[in-house]
Amino acid sequence: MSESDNQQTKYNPQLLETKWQGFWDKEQIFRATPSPDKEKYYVLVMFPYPSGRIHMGHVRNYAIGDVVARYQRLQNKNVLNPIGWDAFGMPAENAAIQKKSHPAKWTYDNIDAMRSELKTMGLSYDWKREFATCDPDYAHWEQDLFLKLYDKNLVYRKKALVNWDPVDNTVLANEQVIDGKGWRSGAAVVRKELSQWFFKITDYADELLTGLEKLEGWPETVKTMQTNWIGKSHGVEFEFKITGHKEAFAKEPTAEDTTMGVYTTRPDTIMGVTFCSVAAEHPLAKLTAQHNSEAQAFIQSCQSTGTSEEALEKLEKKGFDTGLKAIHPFTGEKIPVFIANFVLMSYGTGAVMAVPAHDQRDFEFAKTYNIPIKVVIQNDGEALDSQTMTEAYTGPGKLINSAEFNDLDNENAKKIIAEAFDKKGIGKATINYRLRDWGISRQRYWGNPIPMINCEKCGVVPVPVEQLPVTLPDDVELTGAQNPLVIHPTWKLCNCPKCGGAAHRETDTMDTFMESSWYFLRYCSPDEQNAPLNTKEVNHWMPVDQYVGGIEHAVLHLLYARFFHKALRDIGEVDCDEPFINLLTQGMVRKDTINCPTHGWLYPNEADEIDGKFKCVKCGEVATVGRNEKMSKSKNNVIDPNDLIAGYGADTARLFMLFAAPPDQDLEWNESGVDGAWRFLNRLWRLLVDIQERYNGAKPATTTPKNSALKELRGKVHETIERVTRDMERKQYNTGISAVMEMINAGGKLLAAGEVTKDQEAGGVLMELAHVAVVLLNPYTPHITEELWQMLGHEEHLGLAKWPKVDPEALVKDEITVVVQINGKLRSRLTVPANISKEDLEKAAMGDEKIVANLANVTVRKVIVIPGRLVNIVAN
RNA sequence: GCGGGUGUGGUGGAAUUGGUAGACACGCCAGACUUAGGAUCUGGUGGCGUAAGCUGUGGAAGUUCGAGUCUUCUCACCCGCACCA
Repeated sequence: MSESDNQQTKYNPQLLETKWQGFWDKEQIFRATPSPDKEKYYVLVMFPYPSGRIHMGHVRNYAIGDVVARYQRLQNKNVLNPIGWDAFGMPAENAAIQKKSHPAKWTYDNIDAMRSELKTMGLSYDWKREFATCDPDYAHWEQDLFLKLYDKNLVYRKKALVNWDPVDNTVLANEQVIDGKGWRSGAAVVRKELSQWFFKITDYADELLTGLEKLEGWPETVKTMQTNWIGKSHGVEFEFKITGHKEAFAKEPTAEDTTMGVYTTRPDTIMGVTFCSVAAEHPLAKLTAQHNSEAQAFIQSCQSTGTSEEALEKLEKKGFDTGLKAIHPFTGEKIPVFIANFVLMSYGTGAVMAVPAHDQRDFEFAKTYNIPIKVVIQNDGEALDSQTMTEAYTGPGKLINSAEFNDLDNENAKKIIAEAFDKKGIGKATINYRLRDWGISRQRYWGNPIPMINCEKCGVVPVPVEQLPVTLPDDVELTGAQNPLVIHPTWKLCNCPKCGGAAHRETDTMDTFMESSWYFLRYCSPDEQNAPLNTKEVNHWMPVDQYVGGIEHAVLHLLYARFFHKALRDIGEVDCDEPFINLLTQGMVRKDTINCPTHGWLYPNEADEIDGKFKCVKCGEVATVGRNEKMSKSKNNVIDPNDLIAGYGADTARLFMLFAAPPDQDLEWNESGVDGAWRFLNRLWRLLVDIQERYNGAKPATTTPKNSALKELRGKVHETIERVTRDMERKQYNTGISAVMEMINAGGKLLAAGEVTKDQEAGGVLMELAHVAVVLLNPYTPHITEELWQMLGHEEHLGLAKWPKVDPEALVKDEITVVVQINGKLRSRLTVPANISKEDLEKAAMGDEKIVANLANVTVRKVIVIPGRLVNIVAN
């Protein structure tokens, strides 16, 4: 063989990956158009925020999505596999402030950079459908949808308590508040009441909950998280009459001051109520504050309390006696009303009936303020003493000290007492949700403007649809101190569409979760110019058959998107009830962190490994290995995907990602694992080149030869088809790959043995193996398989091939190995004909010399024969 | 506190769902070969033992002819939510 031939037959990923990416691009191989002949399949990966560079999390996410897409294509489905950019958001503004440029320029530059990075991965996207959510077009139709939902009464404005950062002058989302401080400014966040726009997600609370039951293709964990987040509870809502205004404030009450609504899930404990508590923001608390400066001070101290976990855990139960009295609806007893720092205004009515004997918080509170504790539930034969008990009893039991309700089982009592409330006309059974309406107002520049106008005369007026889109002004100076839309000299000035008078625009922009709530719909008809969606095309492609993304979006994005989809269904934009049929949440990519005492967190290439210990390359000191954590810039434990792809090629990068762990599990980064993937692809390459050279022109076998080695190998090939297909369906890609590895190893072994190489039948079986290997591996490693397919003599590209079918005849075995156990312990193995009868198998086992020896001094009690598997002899 | 999950060799991970524990890969050991390559090939590799064998899936008990798999208890770690009345 000449020098140049040798060069050609060497696996060169850089060369052939460029070649095939160019081919796919030029021939528009992955362009998706609706087709009546083929079943549609919509695969979707969560679109990236254009931060500037792709990271390993992206590589994993998109590699998984691409396996699904390519596998479904080989199954002859019409696959839609789109990609785009989640392009609004705060990082663009922060970068713009730092670099004194414009968020749009920063964002589009990043998109260009990341697009070319993604293209080196060889992903089978329909790039013609690509868009960025900050494109005027997308923003336009989002505003249009906002107004349509406003017309449907699903959008409203109200005053709400928000996390306010007093330094940055903006509202912060809950997740942007870290330990009670603004994530950027570090200033203590205060709670402030502001006018905010809301989506009525609570209208859909019940459907969002019940809909989860039908989502069989979703991980249980995600469904549980959403269930908890929605937080449905059954209880009773009723009113206390309030008195004592004269005694407390020397003032007559107004009508609304004389009642107080409460919500309880424990109506069975009604007779144990010994006080009430209200939130600091409750009207009765405000009323008290008007007359009492101490109450005012107490309320203020409640509002400055941090919202972090830690702060809450340490927080003492504190209260302030309003002096007002609530009248117990059943006993008529007058009980005190406290303002309490642990009562939430945002849940239920902001006021609670307190039962210290049966609620731990109330118990602690009662102990602090010397309030009586009244036991009303206890187990039979177990007496609870309010004087000596050290914690609330929250378990089940029978009612005591409860007048007419005594001796009722407490679960039963919940119903009976709820009915009693209803009969008295003072309360009713209610369902409550933890879920709150979705506040979408953000005091930020780089977001989609809320298309509303405030007119002094007419109030809130929607921007007329023909005036859409409301676009962001370009001439702004970003300082981070204030929303540039507010301080812009002219942008917010406009005329009221109703009265024509001077008015001003809403200066808040939408939460960026808005964009991700309908991008999967827009992908179906990205070029539609006259409406947000082309419903015919949307209904062709929707719902998404397989969604792939990070578990971190389990609640927020996936709940918002489900809600928004249902809202759009109700205004006729789409037919299906749920947007995502199957959900795969991939695990994180993790790596050890390395810390140098003087230089802090080190990048992997800043530490030399010597005998398992690390030394800092800058100072030579011994660096310590920290926790194995999610790859993150802050810990420097990152590997740049570009380096990996440039060095080994995209196929190796993809193969490693998919082989190292099942998709839903965390994946530990390990350099030698990459080498393993690389070596396998080289082995594959060499084997197939070898087969092609030896058997050039041979047709892949369609029947099984008699030769036992070839028969066995062909059995292996078809067993591999079976295994890989099953693993594709259950999305366990690591085991699917290992099955192909086994097949390649078996093929290599047979060739190396040399016995059958000249055999014509051998050519058929090995050629079949080569073809099967290429097709089975194509979803994982598309470039090398395309090249090998061509080398095997195909003129049509691999995308037009079909997923191989199992030949049942090939799986039939002449002989099988059966295990013989004595008392469950492995004692011998037998090679027997595959079709052996139960009786003959038992006979063979009992006659085996190892078994005979083992049974010498014992009596056989029972023999269990499982055909095809084992014989277990029970003896003693 | 509530909810969910995971515990298997030196490492990542398999195990057709109750039937040979450790597939495949990394690493390691021994050897071969060479165009010294990111090599490649062959053999070995859970632990103890020279061996026959014993033992082994976080721990304890149970069901079963048979348990990594089912049941109960328990320990450890991870994730989510968290004063939700």
